[in-house]
Amino acid sequence: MPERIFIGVAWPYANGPLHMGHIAGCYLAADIFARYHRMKGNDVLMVSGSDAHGTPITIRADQEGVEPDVILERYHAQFLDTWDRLGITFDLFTTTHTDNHRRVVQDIFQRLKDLDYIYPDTMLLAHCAGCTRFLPDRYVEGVCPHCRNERARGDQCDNCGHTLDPIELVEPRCSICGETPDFRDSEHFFLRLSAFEQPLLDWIGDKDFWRPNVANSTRGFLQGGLKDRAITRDLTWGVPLPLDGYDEKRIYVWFEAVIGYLSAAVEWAELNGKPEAWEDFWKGDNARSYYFIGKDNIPFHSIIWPAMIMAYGGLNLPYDVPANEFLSLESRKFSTSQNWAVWVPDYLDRYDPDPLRYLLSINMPETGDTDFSWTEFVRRNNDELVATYGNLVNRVLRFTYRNFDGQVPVEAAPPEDAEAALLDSTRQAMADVDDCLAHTRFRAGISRAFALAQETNRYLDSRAPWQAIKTDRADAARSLGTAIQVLNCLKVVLAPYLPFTSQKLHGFLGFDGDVSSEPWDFDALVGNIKPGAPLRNPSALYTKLDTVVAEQEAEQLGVPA
RNA sequence: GGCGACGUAGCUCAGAGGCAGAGCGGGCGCUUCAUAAGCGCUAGGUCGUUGGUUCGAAUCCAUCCGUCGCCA
Repeated sequence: MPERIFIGVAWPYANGPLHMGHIAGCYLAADIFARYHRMKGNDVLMVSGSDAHGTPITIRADQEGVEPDVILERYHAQFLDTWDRLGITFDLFTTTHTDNHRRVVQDIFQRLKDLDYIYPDTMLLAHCAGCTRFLPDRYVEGVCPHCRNERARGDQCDNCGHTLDPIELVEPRCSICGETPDFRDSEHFFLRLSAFEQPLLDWIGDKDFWRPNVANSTRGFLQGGLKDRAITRDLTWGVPLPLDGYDEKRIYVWFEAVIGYLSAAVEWAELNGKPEAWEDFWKGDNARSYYFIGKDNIPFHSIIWPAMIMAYGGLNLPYDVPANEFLSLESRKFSTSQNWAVWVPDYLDRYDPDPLRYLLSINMPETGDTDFSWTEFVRRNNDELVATYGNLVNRVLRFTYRNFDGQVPVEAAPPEDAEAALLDSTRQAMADVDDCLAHTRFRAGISRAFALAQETNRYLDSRAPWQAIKTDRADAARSLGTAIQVLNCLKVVLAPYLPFTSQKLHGFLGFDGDVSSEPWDFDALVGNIKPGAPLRNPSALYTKLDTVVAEQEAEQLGVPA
């Protein structure tokens, strides 16, 4: 029976383009995992969407003098285009600004309130008389009480890094109109997180297969004790409360956005004409939920969202939260404001998707932060992708195509130890990559696949079909035929990582159809290579990049856009 | 300030008590089917610092230095 794999991926704020840090943080890993499970014959539902609410979007909208949904639609469209070009295969990438999402959020809010897991209380908030409204934390500016920086914001001081409460600011002022806000009581709703401290500790107790960084930081967070948190704000952009008399309030984005995982599954089911189908992925032992996120998001997915699911009842808790650490860029952290970033749409305008997928796979920040540099990108492309793998494909297929009438060689000499060893190794590599992917060890998986490519290069050198063909055509037929069988397996194990070039190789090997429909099965794949079957004239899978590319790209970093 | 990580070869990173590793780059050689690609051999490191535990520490503990993140 196929397993049901639900894959939730972090929801990007729709207030700017995606950079490579986002891809390395969660999207690539999630996609590799989804593609792998689909090839294994499991049912996969991978969802995410644009986070439409939250102050970053309203701030950007204010800056541009447009409504927030203009910003949302612009970047949401760009995200969809990016996924398409980079090969990130969501089953649904929606937004949190849909009627469906609002209904699901309001249902959860209402039920948790009925169960007394959500309760009203008052809190002191900044109110601006000039704007006649309560101010989001970020909209209050003033002098930082720690470092005396005069331009500290109500949520944080950018100068000294302290996080702040607006009421701590000296000489607070409204960042919109400049008036001095007063602080007044406002009624808000709170999530009773404190009730879930022990249930969460019990739940996480047996998660010994979680990545250490995720498990440790979750336990640390829980040991610090859980406090109830406000889940509403005085805003007009966001999901309204399902209650009368709260028209000026909205459900706070951290509570509402994670519900997107559920609402997206519901939306997906409706779009597919099977309104109940989401339950297959959310209920029962045969369904497992994975949440791919960056490490900054860990507590929301290992604590808050599980607490909300526990409170609601009847839905599956996360099975695993394989959070990645961070990617740095030329040894510095990504910074949108300083334009210290490689924007994914820009990358895709200039280069192919698979080289980036390769680099971010082999250097994925799985266990610790890793670094992206353009020098490294060019080097890995030229010395590993092109030289080891692309060249292996090219040397085998081109030589075969020219010398064996464009067909899989026939009348090969009987296999000997060398062939048995290489094919055994191929079978083992398929099992190893399988195991790595099943356990979200993406870097180890692609390394293993490339080790097989190297081994195949060694095999070819030992058999030297370019020599053999002069005296013993059957000998050359044997070694090339064997190498082709290995390529047929490599295209499969690499397909989750390098889907575009695997598809191309699939075609070179004479097959039509989608490489992702190929079986992850050594014997079946070997059996599919039939002597005399037509091959197609191969072209290069990857192209070498000039090293000046690295210099030129690096020079553009940090230049104001 | 509190918490959590990270620091290993020129570069990017594995390893987590038992002889310091891989890929790439460097040097030497072989090869020529292939995108000057492939294969073999080789050099190189006091495993950030200082102490401690241990028969034995890159690994465990403490300290300091540096980097990063989260929280206040």
